[in-house]
Amino acid sequence: MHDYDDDSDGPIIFKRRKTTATTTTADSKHEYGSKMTKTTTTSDSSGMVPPVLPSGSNNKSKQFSDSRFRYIGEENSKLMNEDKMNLTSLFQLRRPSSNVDSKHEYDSKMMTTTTSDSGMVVSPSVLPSGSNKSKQSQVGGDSRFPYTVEENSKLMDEDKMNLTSLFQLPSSSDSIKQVSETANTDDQDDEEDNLTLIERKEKLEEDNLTLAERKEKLEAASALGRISKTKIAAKKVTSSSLKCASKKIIKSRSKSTNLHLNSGAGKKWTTFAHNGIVLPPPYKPHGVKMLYNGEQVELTPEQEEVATMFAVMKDTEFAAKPKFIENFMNDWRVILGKEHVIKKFHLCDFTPIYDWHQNEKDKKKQLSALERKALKEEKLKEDERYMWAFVDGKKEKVGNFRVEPPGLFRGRGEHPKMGKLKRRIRPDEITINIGKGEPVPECPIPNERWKEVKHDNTVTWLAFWKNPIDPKAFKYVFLDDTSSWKGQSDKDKYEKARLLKDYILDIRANYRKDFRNKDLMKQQISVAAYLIDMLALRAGNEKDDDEADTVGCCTLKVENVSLVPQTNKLEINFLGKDSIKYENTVEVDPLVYKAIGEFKKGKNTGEELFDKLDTYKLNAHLKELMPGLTAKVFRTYNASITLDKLLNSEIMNRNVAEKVVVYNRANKEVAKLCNHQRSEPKSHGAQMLKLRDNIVKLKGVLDGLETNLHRVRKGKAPLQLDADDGKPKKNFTPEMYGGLQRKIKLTLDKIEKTERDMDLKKELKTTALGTSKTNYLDPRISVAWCKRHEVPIEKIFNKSLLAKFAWAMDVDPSFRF
DNA sequence: GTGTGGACTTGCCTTGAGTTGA
DNA sequence: TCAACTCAAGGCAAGTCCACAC
Repeated sequence: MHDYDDDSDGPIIFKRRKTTATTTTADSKHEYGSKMTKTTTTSDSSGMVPPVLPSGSNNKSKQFSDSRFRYIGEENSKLMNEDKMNLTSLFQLRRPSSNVDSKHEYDSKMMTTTTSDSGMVVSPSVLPSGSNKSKQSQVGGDSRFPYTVEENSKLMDEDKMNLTSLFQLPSSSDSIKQVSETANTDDQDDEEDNLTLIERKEKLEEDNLTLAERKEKLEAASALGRISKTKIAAKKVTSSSLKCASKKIIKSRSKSTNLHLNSGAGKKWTTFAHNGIVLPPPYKPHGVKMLYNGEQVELTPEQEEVATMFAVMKDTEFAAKPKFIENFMNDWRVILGKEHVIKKFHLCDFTPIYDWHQNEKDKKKQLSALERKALKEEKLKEDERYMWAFVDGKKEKVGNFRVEPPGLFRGRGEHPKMGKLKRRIRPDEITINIGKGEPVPECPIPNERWKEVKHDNTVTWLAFWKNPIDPKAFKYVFLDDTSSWKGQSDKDKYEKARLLKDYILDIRANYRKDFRNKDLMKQQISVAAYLIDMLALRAGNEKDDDEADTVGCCTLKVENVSLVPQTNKLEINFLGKDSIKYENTVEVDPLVYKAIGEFKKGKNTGEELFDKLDTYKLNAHLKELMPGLTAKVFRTYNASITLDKLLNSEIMNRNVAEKVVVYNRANKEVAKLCNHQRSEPKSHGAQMLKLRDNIVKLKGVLDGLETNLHRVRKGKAPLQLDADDGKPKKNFTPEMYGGLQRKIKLTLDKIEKTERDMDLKKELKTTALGTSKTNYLDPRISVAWCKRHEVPIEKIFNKSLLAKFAWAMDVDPSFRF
């Protein structure tokens, strides 16, 4: 089977990514990929090696795979070319909605970032080795002591049960006492350090600055001529002094916080029981005949199943993408067989199946509430058995225990495999992991068996199978986010990010001194670390050619970063994870600007900017600076510290709704920093119109009320009917006056709230807040803030997040990241 | 030093349940 | 009551990073 280039008859010429030839050998006899035996991609590859036809097989899955290779090479090529010629007229390509209209959004973003992100140019006061813990990091110090797995497990269980009762404000005297105790501890720490108080204060301040504040600092520092001084100081930081500092900090931290730096390794459980997983139900043929060249065609259930997969996607953007259609047709033809009448896509009419599907959906919608409830309960009853696992005797919720049903692969962006058949997973492809001696879940399909049953207590998965789309990858069944394992892992992640706070000054000094390093690899590491720290970029692992063409920091291409002439600004533009566009113009350290210019020299479009670098080398370097430090820790650190800082403004005189707006705005800043985008909701325009209408109506009401108030003040009867009883008011009374005032106040509040909702909706049109809240923001920051400002935590966290972050609910109100 | 398998985390989108308003 | 709207949960794609083999 071939993949085809859009514009040529021949196979795709693969772009060079890795200089060495890569050989993939799948080991499962059931894998579609394994039928290819070996796929070799070399720098001069002219395409994929055609698959080697499998030898005869006799089980069902094998027959399925065998039949897929009836069309090979030229035959397929010819058919696809014919299809392609007809595609243009059939479909109009649309851009993914996430990218549509993004220009306007990004313009405003660029402006914001340009003026806020360049604070990194300022070198903070450089500290001698063995820097101390920050004062703020000590506040609420108790919450930083992780428990043993057993203790934590018990505690988290209790947390979940007492979620509401735990969320209580302690008395202010408690907080004061704690702060005072913390201050005493810091005084002792001060004596151990060689820093002056001013230097310590500066460090603390720098440490906790948001990117915007760093920018302000830069400006102030430039004015005072401090930059050169601090840069000179930065040079004095040597690698060895850093290592000493690291050792000292980690030693003191380990002693005082019992931090589980390697809690991810080793034995994870002693006993582990569960009921396995749920396989999708077998396909039920509907018998609706699609049309080919205007005629009804006969399809076997297997053929009909795949036709239906496409038909139900008729309304989606995928169904209009040539690559999607090409891949779908390639895989469907294999199932149709060489002799089947269906050959060309443009002659296929899936409408009858689509209509049938819509009808089924409508039928489902028309069910009564009672019928729906009954169905839901029935489903819950069936699922209940699989929803729970027992880890060391503790009942834990299982995450997604369902094996993915067959379907067409919906890759994101311009994924080369979009539209490929994601075939049904059989039990003999699934490995189960369960405690030794526990009853092994029965295979749900008679006469079939699991591929393997393991008792591996160093991992946390319940089951896994190979990804049918990418045989090098796997699909896992894990415990739910609310489980102790996930909770502990989350806590460890945030503790590591908080630890970075103690190292960040030294690390920044370290990478700055390497901006001019003669060793090109070291220089590239320093510039990459700077960008990751400053812009919260992802690491950027190498990718294969059969994945979407996206990049991260280490894989940035020459064309992704441009130098804005006569400035120290970089224009950065690339497709990141999930093919989300990253666009930013940002001022950088002049040395970084210069270094990037050097890295680009002599390279062509498509070549890597950091050619001496990969994520392994970068992370290896980072680990020398702080134990366990990797590129992604910077993202967590910068997201959390930004939220912490932005929430630290005085908002005591505001009501709860206004405080929530303050929180959402802070959350939004983090989402922008991390480039968390979403496609514009389909109903956004309508929603905005509606809110605008409401405001106009409310303002009309307000005018009327104010007129009446004015009349009543002068002793005249109100003009309009009173909405309360519908009767005209002939005489005014003092109560009427008070009532009007109350209504005016209420209307003003409503207008204010609607305007606020509108502003927020507009601001968040294409910004996704949920991702940062779920993955990057230490929940203790939010919980403590809620406690300090008497905001119900339910206003900030939904039910899922409350359960996921149960471990953070008892944090002290004085907690700061 | 490099590639790869493996185990996890991160992140956007779709679905469908719940809510609102006519 | 029902249609329209809203938003959380779940699904699953796509990242990161580590260990290990060569």
